Amino acid sequence: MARPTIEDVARTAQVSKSTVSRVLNDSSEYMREQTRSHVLAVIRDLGYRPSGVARSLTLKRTQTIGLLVSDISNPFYADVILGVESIALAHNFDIFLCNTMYDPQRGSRFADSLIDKQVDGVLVTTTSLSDQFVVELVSNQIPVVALDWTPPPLDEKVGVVISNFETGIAEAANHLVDLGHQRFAHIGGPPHIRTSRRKREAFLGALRAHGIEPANVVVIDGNMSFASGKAALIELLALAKPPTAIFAADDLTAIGVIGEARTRGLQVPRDLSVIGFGDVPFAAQVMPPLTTIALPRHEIGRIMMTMLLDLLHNSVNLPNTITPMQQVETQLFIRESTAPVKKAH
Amino acid sequence: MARPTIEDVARTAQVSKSTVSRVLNDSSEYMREQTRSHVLAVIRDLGYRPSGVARSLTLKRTQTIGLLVSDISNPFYADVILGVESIALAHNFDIFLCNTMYDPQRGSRFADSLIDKQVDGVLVTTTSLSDQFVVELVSNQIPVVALDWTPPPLDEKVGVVISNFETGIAEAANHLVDLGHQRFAHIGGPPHIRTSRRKREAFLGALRAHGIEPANVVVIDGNMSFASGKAALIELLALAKPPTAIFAADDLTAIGVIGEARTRGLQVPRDLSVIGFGDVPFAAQVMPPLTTIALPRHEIGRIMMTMLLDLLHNSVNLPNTITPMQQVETQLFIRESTAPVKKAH
DNA sequence: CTGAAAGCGCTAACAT
DNA sequence: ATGTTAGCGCTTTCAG
Repeated sequence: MARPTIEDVARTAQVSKSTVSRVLNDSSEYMREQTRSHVLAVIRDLGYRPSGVARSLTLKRTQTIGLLVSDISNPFYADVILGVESIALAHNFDIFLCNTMYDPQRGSRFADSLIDKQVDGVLVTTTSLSDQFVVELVSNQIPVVALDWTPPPLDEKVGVVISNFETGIAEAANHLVDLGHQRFAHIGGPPHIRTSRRKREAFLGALRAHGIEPANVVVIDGNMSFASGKAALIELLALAKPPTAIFAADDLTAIGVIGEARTRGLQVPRDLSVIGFGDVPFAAQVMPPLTTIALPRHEIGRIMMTMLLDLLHNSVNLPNTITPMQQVETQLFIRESTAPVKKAH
Repeated sequence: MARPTIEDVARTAQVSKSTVSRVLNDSSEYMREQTRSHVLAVIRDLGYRPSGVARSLTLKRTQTIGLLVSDISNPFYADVILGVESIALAHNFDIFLCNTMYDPQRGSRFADSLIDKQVDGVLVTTTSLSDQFVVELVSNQIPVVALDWTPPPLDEKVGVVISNFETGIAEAANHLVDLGHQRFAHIGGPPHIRTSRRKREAFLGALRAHGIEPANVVVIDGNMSFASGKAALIELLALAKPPTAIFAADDLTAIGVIGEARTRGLQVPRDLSVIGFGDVPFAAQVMPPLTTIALPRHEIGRIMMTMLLDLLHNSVNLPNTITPMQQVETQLFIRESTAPVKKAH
């Protein structure tokens, strides 16, 4: 037989739907204990479960958020998701996971879906090509908090958390320079991704502070994967004067570089220093353990969700002329994939 | 101003709601092209988006499924999720990701949530302690397809996909025996997990076929993580006669073992052979590349979702006396973490 | 302290 | 070819 409704409960308990609704939401404490417990009993007997859908329709609230990530198989996101989850669950929110795979097409498709499903808000940890779908979301009254994204001036309910790449990357550059390196390469993320550009600029900028001209550092576009690290290294080794130090925009890429180096007979860090970005759990497990720039992934998730909750709570439009913003720091973890440059012989 | 409703569209287009609804669902092709395009225009002008919630309420269908995984940070699941997604998206289903962290509490909490949200079906890739929440789901008319779970006899709409651990694990055992090993250890997953037990039995069984008594192989319970691999190895090395070959129920564990071995001055595979399970992408990147048992993760995801779709489609109860079941195979990938046993000196 | 009734936004007969 | 109407299951004034 079909799922019982509130009506069924009301009828068999000989009360009105309102009463049932009241015991469900413990609103109006004023109720005969007898009534309450009787209704409760009936609910249990019938195995009644309120319909979230109906509830959402009347309440105009779904207790659900959307979470956009670029690539769920990148361990970076796993922790962010965990962070989001930790605070979402505590507030009884469920999560629609949307995995864009760096594809704007998929991004809009998900945005559409989230709008249709009427999520209460969305978290965007991926900013591909266009801001289009973020705009689409907010213009449909859906609060958004985005990671590493500077919102256009005309905002509705949006918040942002910004990672301070610059300091961590500067530490990395300094470290490499201190080690005596002079020939550098950078393997970036997909170039249309905002953060790829920011990381590159940060690295080139830090190097220039040491007198190394951007024109002299080789930059290759990768795509945040083992494969792209391998491919990039092959390309770099073909150069007349290959770099002695590589900064990859992503740990996966860095690990790919290390692996490829080994298969080509190069030893990291003796022959080549490499620094990653992200400090994913594996970074410490590979051989040699990866020197990398850490981001507080879990915290990022928590902050984002918390910020969203704030946005949701202040639904009584406070003057949102200023968009909430929070910054998280990055930090270099020196392990064993970097070493002094080999003496030229 | 608030989100426009179908009513608004109808009014400003001077037609009835039904008409609008019709153009939305291109049902009834019989409609004056003029009407259709006019309505479409109004829809565009108003920026109207149908409410998925209202739609779900009347249709009793949410176009949403739940996906239960044990640990989203385990790369094993990333691919399964991708597989599920690939076919879910094509059929316009969205996914509620539920990350149980091997915690039955969280499991039931999610089950409740999924029931309330009225998902159309759920995929369970995690079977912790009790089958309780699977039962809860199906008894609420929600179709379930589960991974590596033998359903109780009295089923509603459930499907299962079973991984044939046995063959892959037997290959692994044979491989180790061929290499001359005689002292074995197994580091399992959480013991209350069904699959942990199955893997252990498979390993012990395969070994016994070679005359090695189960009593002689050390079994340690782990929890599918680097840390548990490290801890287990420490324990094993404290033994009077430490094993020379270890089969870990999970790649993360195996990688943890290798890492710990290195920090304790042991060389893998010279001093110790280790085999993992899962063949996660990292397995091939660590040093030495991990010999491991592969599962068709992506395919598992696809099969599960496909099966669910079938269940959903045959909502006109076919005699579901037999529950759909499909088996996937496992296979040993020999890489470099296994080698002939060292000669005793 | 509890009930009646309206309404949330949409679809699906059933008219016309 | 299009309009009318009756729900879908719940919450929430407003009465009593």
